[in-house]
Amino acid sequence: MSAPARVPRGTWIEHGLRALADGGPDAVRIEPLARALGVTRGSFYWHFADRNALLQAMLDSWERSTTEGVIRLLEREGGDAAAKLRRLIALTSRRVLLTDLAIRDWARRDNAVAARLSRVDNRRMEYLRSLFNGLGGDDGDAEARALLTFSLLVGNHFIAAGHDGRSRADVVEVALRQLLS
Amino acid sequence: MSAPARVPRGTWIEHGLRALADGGPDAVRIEPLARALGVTRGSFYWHFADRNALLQAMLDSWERSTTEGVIRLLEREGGDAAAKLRRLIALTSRRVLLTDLAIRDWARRDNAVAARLSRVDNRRMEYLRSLFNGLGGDDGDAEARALLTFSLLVGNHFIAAGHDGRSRADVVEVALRQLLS
Amino acid sequence: MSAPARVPRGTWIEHGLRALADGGPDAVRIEPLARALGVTRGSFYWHFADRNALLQAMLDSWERSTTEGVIRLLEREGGDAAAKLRRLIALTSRRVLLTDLAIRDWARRDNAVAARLSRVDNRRMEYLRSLFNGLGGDDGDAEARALLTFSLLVGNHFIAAGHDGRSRADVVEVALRQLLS
Amino acid sequence: MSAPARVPRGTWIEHGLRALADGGPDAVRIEPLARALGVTRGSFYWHFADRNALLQAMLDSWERSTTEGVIRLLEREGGDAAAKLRRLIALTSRRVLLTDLAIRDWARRDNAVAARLSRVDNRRMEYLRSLFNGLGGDDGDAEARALLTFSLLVGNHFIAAGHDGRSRADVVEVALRQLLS
DNA sequence: CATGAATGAGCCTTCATTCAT
DNA sequence: AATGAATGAAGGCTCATTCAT
Repeated sequence: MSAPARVPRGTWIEHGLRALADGGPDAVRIEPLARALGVTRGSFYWHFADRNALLQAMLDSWERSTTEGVIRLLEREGGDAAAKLRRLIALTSRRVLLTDLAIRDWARRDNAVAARLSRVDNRRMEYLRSLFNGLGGDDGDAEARALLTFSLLVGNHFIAAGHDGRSRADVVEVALRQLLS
Repeated sequence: MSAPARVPRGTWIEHGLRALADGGPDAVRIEPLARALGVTRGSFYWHFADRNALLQAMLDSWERSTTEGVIRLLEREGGDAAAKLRRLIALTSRRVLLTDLAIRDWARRDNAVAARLSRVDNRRMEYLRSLFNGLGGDDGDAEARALLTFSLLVGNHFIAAGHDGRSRADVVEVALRQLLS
Repeated sequence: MSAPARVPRGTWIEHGLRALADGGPDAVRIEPLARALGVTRGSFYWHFADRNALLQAMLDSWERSTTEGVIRLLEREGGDAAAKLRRLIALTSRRVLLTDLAIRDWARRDNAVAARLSRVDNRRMEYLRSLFNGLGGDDGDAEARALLTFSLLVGNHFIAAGHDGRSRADVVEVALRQLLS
Repeated sequence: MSAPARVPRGTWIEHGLRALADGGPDAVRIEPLARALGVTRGSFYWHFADRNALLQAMLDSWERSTTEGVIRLLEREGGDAAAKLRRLIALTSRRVLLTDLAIRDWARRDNAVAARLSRVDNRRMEYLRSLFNGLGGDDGDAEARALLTFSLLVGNHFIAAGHDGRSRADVVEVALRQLLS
């Protein structure tokens, strides 16, 4: 009837990450994934030893793409620190952030995930620090700004409040200017 | 054999919130809760119509205690805006924040929870805004600082990176001073 | 708020019979009955030793009212056999029949109920037989007519078919005339 | 340890109908069925989406076999109307009738079942009507006889009374002769 | 006459996993 | 690379029943 439904390993990982972003690690369930992909549970076990193997593969994929991948993109187009920061905010799409948040949440309950997240966050902070270091002020200042920027990046998608008539984008822009001044 | 342990409604809510903080909404399961409380599954249904009724009661309790409750505490001891902010950071304990984060995560998948969270975040931003409004600068500045503070509050417990030899507390203190200057 | 909700024994029996008529013996459940009566499960056990005691009381009540009760009513108004039969059909209301059918159904799975039903049906056949015996024809004829009448009484509410434009009442009236001729 | 017993879909339906005949729809429970079939609860869900899907499949099976199936059987052997009616009475075995009665009972509480039953009863009445139409008398007579026959068919297994020394079969035979005269 | 709070059994359902084909 | 058919664990829900008050 429909296409033969040969589902390669990568597709399971993609759909797994989507499920993770949408519903957290508990929502990464083989049965629903299989149903969504139009194959039976059993076929999953051709690609992965068990559910945990899928989760690990998902984390591998996320870790690779979310550090070096992003940094390469930002550096490729050049510009000053301010330009790069604005591009970073723009680049942090809803989907990327949802995955990120889900993993952050997950890390609170799983030490191995926490270790990966720590690796990733350190790589990101290192990059932010390098941006602020060129702007004058002492090292402590640069570190504080890097943390505030990172917090803003997360908080921006995370905080549910409105701003008294201002748009979130405007408030974020003012905040960025404060950080860069 | 021994007298059946009477478990009041509030205890279910407390333990439910603990489970929520530890493992997200999916981890709020009646069977394990009952086991932990030393009663049987069935007795749960004396106090709550079903699992969802417990979840709602948990959210009610969280909503009440986490807005007016906290603000009352901060105002009771007085001091200037800086003092109150420092106390707010100190007050945001690990347990409180874990519950908060879990609900933030949950809100992404459940509209009713998102609505509650929005109510709560707005009440909190309103309070932060009122603190910064007394410090000079225009309204836009105050709003940006309020958002940065809120982001910091969340990011502080959320970001897994280290700081090149500095302690997180030190970096946060420098960031706070920047926000208040 | 509402009335004090003192529920006498008879009310449980009444509501039990209604539940039986509506959903069979499995639908006679204490919890829903209690909810419907606005009292708690526990109060049931003041009146009855257990669920089975209620079922027995319900059967007692049905047995008493459905034989001598009906016959007394039919005889009180007199008339010939035809008149009494027509009144019997009219008297066999939907509610009465639903209870009757539920008990018939129940009897198939429970010997004690079957024994009661047998007692009741025999008492009813005995009465029908006495009506037809006065109409001429031999005893075998009377017996066959009594069985057909009884079958009709049951089948009338039991058979879901239509009659090609005729009303059920008309078809039943023709059938009755055939039986009486 | 032994090879898991493979239970095809049809077997679940058969056993489901048996349970229905014995105890009504409430007695069609997956756990006991599974136990009786020597498999685990879970395997049921390979064949059916849920309990309701089994109930529907049972009704489908009953509807198909109980109308056209029976009529084909009666017509195959030919003979006059009287012969066919006698064979119909003989064919209406205890097991068939128990299923039928259980469904009749069920129909009183479930509209979808009532609709099916109505379809089935109409198909059966249509057949009975066609038998009596060849025997003379007007259409109204034929309709009344068809209803009496159908009632007798049901009442025969349904009425718990004895017949004063006569056997039920004898009484039924006299009744049939009255209907055919 | 009844409430409040349990226990325990029984069932429905969802999954991860296994394994023969 | 995947299907078909299971197992078994886990959890949600509904009740009959018990018992102290």
